Amino acid sequence: MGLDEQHQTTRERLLEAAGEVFAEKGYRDTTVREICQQANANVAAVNYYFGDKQRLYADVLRYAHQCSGAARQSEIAAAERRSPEVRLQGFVEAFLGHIFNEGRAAWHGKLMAREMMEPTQALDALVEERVRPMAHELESITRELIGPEATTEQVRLCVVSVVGQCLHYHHSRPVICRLYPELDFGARDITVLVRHITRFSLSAIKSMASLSDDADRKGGWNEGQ
Amino acid sequence: MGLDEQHQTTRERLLEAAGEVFAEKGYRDTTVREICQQANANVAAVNYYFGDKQRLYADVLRYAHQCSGAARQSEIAAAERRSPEVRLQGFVEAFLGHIFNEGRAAWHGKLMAREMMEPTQALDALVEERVRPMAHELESITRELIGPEATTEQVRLCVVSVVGQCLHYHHSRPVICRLYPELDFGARDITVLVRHITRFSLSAIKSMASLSDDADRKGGWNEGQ
DNA sequence: TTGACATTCAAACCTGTGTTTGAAAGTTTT
DNA sequence: AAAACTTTCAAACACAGGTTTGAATGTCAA
Repeated sequence: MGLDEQHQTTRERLLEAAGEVFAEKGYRDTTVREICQQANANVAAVNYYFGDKQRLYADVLRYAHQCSGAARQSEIAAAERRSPEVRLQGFVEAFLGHIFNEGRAAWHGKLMAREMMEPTQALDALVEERVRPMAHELESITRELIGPEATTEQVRLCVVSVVGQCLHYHHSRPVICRLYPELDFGARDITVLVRHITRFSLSAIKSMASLSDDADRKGGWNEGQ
Repeated sequence: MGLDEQHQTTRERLLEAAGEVFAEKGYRDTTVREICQQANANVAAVNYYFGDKQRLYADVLRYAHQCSGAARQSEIAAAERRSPEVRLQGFVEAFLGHIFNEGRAAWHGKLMAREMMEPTQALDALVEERVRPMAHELESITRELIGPEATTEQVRLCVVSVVGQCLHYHHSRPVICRLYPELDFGARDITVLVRHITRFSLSAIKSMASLSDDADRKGGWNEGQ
């Protein structure tokens, strides 16, 4: 089976290398040559095994999703029996883990974050297959926290606010590192961040219920308030 | 004065075109040819008037800052006499305005947002000269809202949370458009967004005071709480 | 008016990137 | 063992993007 192993080795080496570099640099800034160098393969190998760079990227997205798929199923199942508070913390923790963790399991989160900043042809499918389910989960949590008077717009704005906080640590990391170096968290240090974002968001979301009945009718707080 | 006008016209046309395209596409995805096309100038004009693309970019950043500079001074001065609530709203409104507005005055905000996602050599200076003063303003607001027991870490985490919400609408716009089309705001529609982010953030920040004394000591809420 | 200087221009240059090509080498099938 | 198929490889190709070059044109100063 020497042939088969050799066959899998080059293709798999390319997948591995590409997963890592795409996750780190995004599609645009990743060169085929760099992937091949890291995979110890000839530059034409990408075309031989995957057809072109774009299809390699698509295969990497698929592969990365597989690597993270099993873990997500158990997370979602476990979350359904929890309070919305714990579910929110779980969501934030998983989200940030995908951004800060190292290794194959974290590629998917990083690739998604990258794709959001620099969309390729893969964005549409990614939104429908990956982002929307996550958004639904967070919507569910948000509705439960606000209560039955929650409007769709409220829920969605809150979802975006929670996700925006998390993604900010990915998208603007070079700035945050310069501005507040102590906020440059590694994978082992995200508990502080998880706690903050969860708490910040919980307070805000829970206040939506009381505000809907009260200050919303009065048009919000004013300077004189 | 035909020479002087013609001289200014080409150079200024380049600055204008570059301001617009850089703000829209960022440094990397902007080509010298596209700038020159829009400016109705020869492709070598960038090198003639600015030396190279990078220096053109640096000049655009400087110019954009001038265009937004006067407006910012009056905003800051006015804000000092206001409550932290109004100041926060003003901050969010200005921030989002810079992202969604059209025209030269908005270049600076867009260029900064772009630079955060895709850092160039200009990032260090930009953080020190532009981002940090804005962060200080938001820190000041946050400290006033939390009160004297506010820790530096708390304040900074809150600053990042507020800014992250705003920037999310810039950085991940293609995703938000697909996920929640009704949240794709134009310049005339940001009042909903300003109100939401302000409210969300105010509630969260104000809850930091009570949480510091209480739940923080108990290690936060648990499932059984 | 001529010379000096400034501006504009098209073409060439250089480098980088993804892809193609065809030969060589390796492996499997007949 | 030969033919068929697969994999690998280096070089070439095609194109994009920033920069350089030198001539032509325009403007200003002597």
